[in-house]
Amino acid sequence: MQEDAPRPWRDTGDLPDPPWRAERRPSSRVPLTRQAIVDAALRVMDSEGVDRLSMRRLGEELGVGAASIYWHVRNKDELLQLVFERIMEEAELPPPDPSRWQEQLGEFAGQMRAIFSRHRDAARISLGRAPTGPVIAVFTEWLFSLLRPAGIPDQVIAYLGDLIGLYVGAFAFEESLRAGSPGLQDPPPGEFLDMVKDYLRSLPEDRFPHTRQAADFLFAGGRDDRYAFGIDLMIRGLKTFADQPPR
Amino acid sequence: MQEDAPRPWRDTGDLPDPPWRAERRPSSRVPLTRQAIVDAALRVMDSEGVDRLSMRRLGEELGVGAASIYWHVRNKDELLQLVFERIMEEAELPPPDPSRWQEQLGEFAGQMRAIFSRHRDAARISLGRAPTGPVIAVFTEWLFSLLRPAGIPDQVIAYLGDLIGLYVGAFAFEESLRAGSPGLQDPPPGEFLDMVKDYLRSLPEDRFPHTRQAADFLFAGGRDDRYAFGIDLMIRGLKTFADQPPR
DNA sequence: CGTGTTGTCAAACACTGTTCGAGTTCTAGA
DNA sequence: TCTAGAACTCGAACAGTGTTTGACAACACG
Repeated sequence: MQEDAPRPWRDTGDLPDPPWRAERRPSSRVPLTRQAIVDAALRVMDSEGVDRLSMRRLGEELGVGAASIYWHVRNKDELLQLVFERIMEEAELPPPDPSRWQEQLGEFAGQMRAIFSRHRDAARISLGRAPTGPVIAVFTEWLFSLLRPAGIPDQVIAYLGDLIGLYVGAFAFEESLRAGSPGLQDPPPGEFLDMVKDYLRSLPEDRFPHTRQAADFLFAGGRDDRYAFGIDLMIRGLKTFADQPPR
Repeated sequence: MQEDAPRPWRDTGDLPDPPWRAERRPSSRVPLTRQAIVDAALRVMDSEGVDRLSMRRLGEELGVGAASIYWHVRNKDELLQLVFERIMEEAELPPPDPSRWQEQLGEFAGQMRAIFSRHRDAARISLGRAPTGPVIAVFTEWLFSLLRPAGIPDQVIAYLGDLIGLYVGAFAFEESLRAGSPGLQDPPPGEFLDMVKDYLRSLPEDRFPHTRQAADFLFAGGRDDRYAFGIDLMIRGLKTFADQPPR
């Protein structure tokens, strides 16, 4: 714990961009910059959804032709990567306190979830992506300084970072899929669930004794509970690593 | 039909048409059914990838116009749901043996992974989908009869089913994203990883002491190891539920 | 002044999922 | 056997998509 360094964890402003993502031309001031493009893209995505975020729509938002964007950005995928990293920067990591690693890990997961629900379709662009900019360095450092003193092996921490990202992203992805296509299933969601539940209860008792009884459990609990369960299960698993005899 | 009446000259029913006047629809073609459509879709998806599975391509595979498919299937999404359930049916569950629940759970996860790697892009259509047919009943029953005797609470089992599906799907999803877009990143994957690793090592030592040391761990291990880690972590977490005092 | 570099953009390309209306083939009933 | 309607097919069209190209303008520097 450094007491005199007030630098927040998320402040990455003075870190250099990695070489593979330097701006093609660091010109001084121009109306159209990567910064402005990413801003606009995020704006469109948050207000109209990622499905409506086309290069033409983005050009319109910027008062510019669609083709112009391609001078600043290699292709749409690179643009989405930039938007993704911008979003990840919103995470505010508290100073790591290893004695409270379980709570802090839970809070971190909660914060990730909050970010994804703040930006409606962020999850749709998150899967298969990992931050490659300064953000990944900050996250990694935070995770290691939280879990290493807790006695968790390095390799486990490393894998865990991936795993949490995957879980958080996938969970939010599913959510945004369901929300994003209203009226896709004919019956409204609740009614549909009831139909499935009835189906499960109507199964032959001799071959599906457990399922009939467990139908209620299957559909119990809200999204938040399910999310928390996944995180909790991971933390419980992690604890078994921490409790390991030293060495 | 009169069998003994002299056949009129114009009755050529049993003669084959000359090639220049062949029937537009050769009788050899299978009739268009949902079954056949799903088969063809899976065939195209496995051999050319889901990106190339367009309605036009599918029509071509079936020797049929794209529009015809819409008579049998509401839209592409419904078609993909059918393909997904077909794939899920490939899982073969061993008779549950609660005394070996940890191994069997691991084997189940392995089998899911095998299915997803057998069908290259299956994961791309799996997220946000759950089987709604008989498959879900079989899976549920298997899981409960495996874990209930092990002392794991019903609600935990119920959530776990979801969680495993999410994890397996998401993991395979990421994999197929990476494999599906070759040459999307300019440097080949390995080289790109090296660049990231170098970047992490070049960070200022005072602010990123752990990250610099842990760079190797971050990129160590293959996909299989990472997958197994996630499953292992879940099982470890589950065990803490099983070891719970009986009430 | 000329000569590049930086930046913009309309038009075009090759796609996509889906709809429509017209046309065909099949089938059951009178 | 004849016929009305259901079952089924399909070319053309629609409104989109990401991306490329080549022409054109603004600006910098020697």
